[in-house]
Amino acid sequence: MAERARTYHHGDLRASLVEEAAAMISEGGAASVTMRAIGSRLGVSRGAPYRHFPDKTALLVAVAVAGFKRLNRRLGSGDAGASSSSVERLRRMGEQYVRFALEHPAHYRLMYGKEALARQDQPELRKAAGALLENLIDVIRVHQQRGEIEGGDPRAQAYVAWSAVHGLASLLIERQIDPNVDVDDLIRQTTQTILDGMRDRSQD
Amino acid sequence: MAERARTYHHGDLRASLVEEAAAMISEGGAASVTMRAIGSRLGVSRGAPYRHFPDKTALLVAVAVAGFKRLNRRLGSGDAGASSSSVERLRRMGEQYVRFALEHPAHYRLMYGKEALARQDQPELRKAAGALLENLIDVIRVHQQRGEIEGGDPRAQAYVAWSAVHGLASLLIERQIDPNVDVDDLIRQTTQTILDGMRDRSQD
DNA sequence: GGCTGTATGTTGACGAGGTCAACATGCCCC
DNA sequence: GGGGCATGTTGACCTCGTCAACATACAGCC
Repeated sequence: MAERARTYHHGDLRASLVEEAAAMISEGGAASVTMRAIGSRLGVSRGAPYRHFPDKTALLVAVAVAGFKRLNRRLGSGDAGASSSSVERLRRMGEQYVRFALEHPAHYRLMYGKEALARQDQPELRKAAGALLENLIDVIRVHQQRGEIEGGDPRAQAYVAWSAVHGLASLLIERQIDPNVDVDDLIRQTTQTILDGMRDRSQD
Repeated sequence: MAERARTYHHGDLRASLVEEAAAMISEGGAASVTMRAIGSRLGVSRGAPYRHFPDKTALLVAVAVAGFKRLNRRLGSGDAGASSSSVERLRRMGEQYVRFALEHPAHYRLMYGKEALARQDQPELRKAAGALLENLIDVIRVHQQRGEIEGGDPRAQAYVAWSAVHGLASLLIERQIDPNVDVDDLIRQTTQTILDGMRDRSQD
């Protein structure tokens, strides 16, 4: 952790704010993040954050962007076993996606649904989410070329796949799914169903 | 509209509060709903709502529940053409689901992601969302018996289908999907992919 | 090394909003 | 027609986001 002073008074307060806000979100949900509390936890005053972010929303956007980058990195790291047979890589991506959401529910929630209107015009956030989509499209394209899935518009297929995992993650996070259901099985079945649905049916 | 006095001073303030809150959510998002504003719009004081709801969250829960009921009714209304061939009914349900979300984005957002922690222990909300699930399970069961989709656990399949449409609805609402994409096509492709994935593969 | 300007951080104040307690009032039932 | 509870009102308090005025530290220049 980069904790020693790097630049001015505090030493990279901006980064600390994002980090601390993320931590607070994990601990007590987005609602527990107040400019006063975060400042206090970092030993600065309530006004300090305003030297780095125009308002609270901007700070949260930064946190959300950081979340997308983390998620992206995690999904990409599966590339190590990219050579594995068939569409295994796609399935693993879906699995990792949902797992990320389950491990960081509040953070994940922030990345999507939070105060969307105000946030959606944030170019950084769009870019971060867009990167996720592009990666997914690339992987889908590869599998299309291998003939493992249907050869339609990869972007549309990416949206379908993204919808499925995001929906599952969302429902799980919001506790809309019976706790007795085996989550692993459900994740598997979801990714499997999508992949089956996308499998090349031109052979039928 | 039941607008004349029915019971006490105001005449069914409780119902009016829910109705008005829903209207405000549609107009200006959930953030625009304040106890003061809603009271003002109904010609009562800021304290009046507290005679009907312990706090603001409870009011919002009531609004969310009303949303689930509306959505449920809409999905069920497709029963008219239930005799239509094949899995057409399931596809139509998915379509109606997403359409509802697009027509009432803020309301839909409230039904799910909002202040989940505080809300998830609300039995009414659970019940309303649960009813949605049960209906879906019933329909799936019917199609299983007709041999149109795979014969696994209908509950798990319902979750998969729900995830897909909820995810798509959510991404659309949060503007995570390229506006140039044809929404109708995307909805169709999503439901189709899920149905294909659920189609009985025992014949393979 | 000392000076000056800007990047940072602090504090006081304001307004919005949720909520509670004390108080007021209407309505039903006996 | 009066009592009592259901409703509604008001004043007050606290939290929170935010801004403006003020304070200070660090950097670079001489």
